[in-house]
Amino acid sequence: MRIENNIQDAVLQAIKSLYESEVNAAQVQLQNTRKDFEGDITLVVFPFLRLSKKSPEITAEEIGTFLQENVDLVESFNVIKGFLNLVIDKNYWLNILSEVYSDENFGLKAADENSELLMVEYSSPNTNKPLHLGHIRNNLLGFSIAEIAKANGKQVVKTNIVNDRGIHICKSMYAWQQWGNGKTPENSGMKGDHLVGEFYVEFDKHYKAEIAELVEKGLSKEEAENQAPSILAARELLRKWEAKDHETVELWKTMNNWVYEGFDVTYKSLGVDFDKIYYESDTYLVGKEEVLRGLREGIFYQKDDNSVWADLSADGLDQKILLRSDGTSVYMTQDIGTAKMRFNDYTIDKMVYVVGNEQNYHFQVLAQLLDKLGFSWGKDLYHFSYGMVELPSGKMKSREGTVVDADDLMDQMTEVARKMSEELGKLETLSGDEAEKTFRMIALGALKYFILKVDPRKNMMFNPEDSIDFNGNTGPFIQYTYARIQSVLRKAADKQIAISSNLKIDSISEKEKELLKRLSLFPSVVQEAGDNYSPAIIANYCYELVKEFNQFYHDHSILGVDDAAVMNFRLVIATAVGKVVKSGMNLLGIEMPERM
RNA sequence: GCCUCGGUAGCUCAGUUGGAUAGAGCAACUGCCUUCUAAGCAGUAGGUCAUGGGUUCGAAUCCCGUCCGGGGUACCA
Repeated sequence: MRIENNIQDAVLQAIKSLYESEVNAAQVQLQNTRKDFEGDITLVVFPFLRLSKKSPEITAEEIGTFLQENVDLVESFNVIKGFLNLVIDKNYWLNILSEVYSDENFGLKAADENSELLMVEYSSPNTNKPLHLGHIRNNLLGFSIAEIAKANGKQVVKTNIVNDRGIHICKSMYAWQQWGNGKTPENSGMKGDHLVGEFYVEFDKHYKAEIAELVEKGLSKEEAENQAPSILAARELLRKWEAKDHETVELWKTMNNWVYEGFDVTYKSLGVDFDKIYYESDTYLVGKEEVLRGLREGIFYQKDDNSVWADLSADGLDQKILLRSDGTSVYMTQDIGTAKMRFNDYTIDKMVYVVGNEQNYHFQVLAQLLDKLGFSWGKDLYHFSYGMVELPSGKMKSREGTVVDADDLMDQMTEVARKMSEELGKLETLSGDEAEKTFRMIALGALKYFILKVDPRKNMMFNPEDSIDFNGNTGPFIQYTYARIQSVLRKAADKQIAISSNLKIDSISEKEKELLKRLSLFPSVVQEAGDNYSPAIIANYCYELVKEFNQFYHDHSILGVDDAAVMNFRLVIATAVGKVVKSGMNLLGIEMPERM
């Protein structure tokens, strides 16, 4: 049982017996004792002063005495100002250590068929360009949130909605028709998504030039943007596509398949996966039907030009277009259809959309629209809104080619990891393949940790020059600590030292106790990360834990102590830390190397 | 204009439902490898928590104003 609960109950009793008052549990504020003071758990007594009508010191003294007498595990206490510091019996911490050591799934809850089902949508790429750093943040967050939800005992379905149709892909298609000269992944050796992306950039180049030319001739910017030949051609392709024009559809299929092959490689490198993939080309018609149903039922309205709109002004929002005047659908249309199909396919308790904060308004509107269309779950959808990744040069723009490409970045970081290993003279005993795998693991560990340690809601800065770090508060630092632990355990095994969960220790050092306390927090950290959809909480916990371990490792010899019981104790600590770190990092999708 | 999110050390970021002297890493400087992996450990230096008020035993945290920045704002996604 968690000791916090015991103490909380005891404090309630103390208040009752000492001051004849009732307080609710929320007023019992327990926190970890700051390192500068003696004690393990601290009670803040200020909230009780109005009941005791005594000074903070005396109140704390009285409650402390009560707790020491009534709670077995409270060994002693001290009072500093309004803070009551409790010293907990060391056996409590030792028991937790045994538990961590013995429980394969310490801190993790398993789902059963009755568990809440969470569907997490993430990635959701457009098929007109390769993935970049912004997508990496999305993918890592989505994957990690899903894993954390699983660890909290939820059933999870990871899903991806591929935005495979629309004006964006028509732009790449048109550019390829015009200037492609039959270029394919096969005949060019280029990765498919990169090839298609090249033509997206190409389109924009021509489009911009045409606009400039038209403006030169006296058109307004807006007129020029709507009359440039390229954009007219792309729109015509979109119209033909929706009309199922054979040639257009074939080109679309071909180019999308190039992209999918490319994406598969990137997803695999990133280590993310999906249980169910939806394609916008399948869902947009369902959405269209829903919109038309809404129109028939008077939920939406139509303008003279045939465009269909929703009036959300009564809900504090605005007018929203749902079908264009030419009958084609917009982004919102397909999102309605996708939502409907998903809820037909699964019994979803909670739908989570991992999408950037630039679309906050979109999801507010989507929730309202689904609600109006009669879907009871509409209002409950959760938009996991994360911040953008910025570069020192500013915002990334695919059209202008100012992006950090996902594939390139992973390759570059692998190179840095390789160079670093060579300089340090590490991994020389490993085979080429194993070393290569480890370089990759370290590179991905650095990248993933760098991104996931940051509060997801905030924008973050990525400087390609110096964000690639392997020392300090980084993924490789954590991996390194793990590898060190495994090294010690291997040596112990070589020496035929058996490790036992039976801990008989006379005293525990400060550093050891800190580690045990830190380990005991893991279950609540997992839960907090789940409640808040925050991988960053896991990341920061793991960092604190291994930092603590490295201090312990520095100050205490594990295999060099004479006392067998102490050696066993320290081996159990090392094993437990290794397990929890691996478990925590696994929730972030970061692998731990046995050696590095 | 309106809506919304943010501003913590030179840089990148933590900071639990308001709690003790605001913490890490990087960069700079100084120590520690014949001993379990130095991708490590220890130390020095670095702060008006954007700013002005307010709430209270107590505010980086809650409320109001101001300044600065990001995002959104009816036929892009």
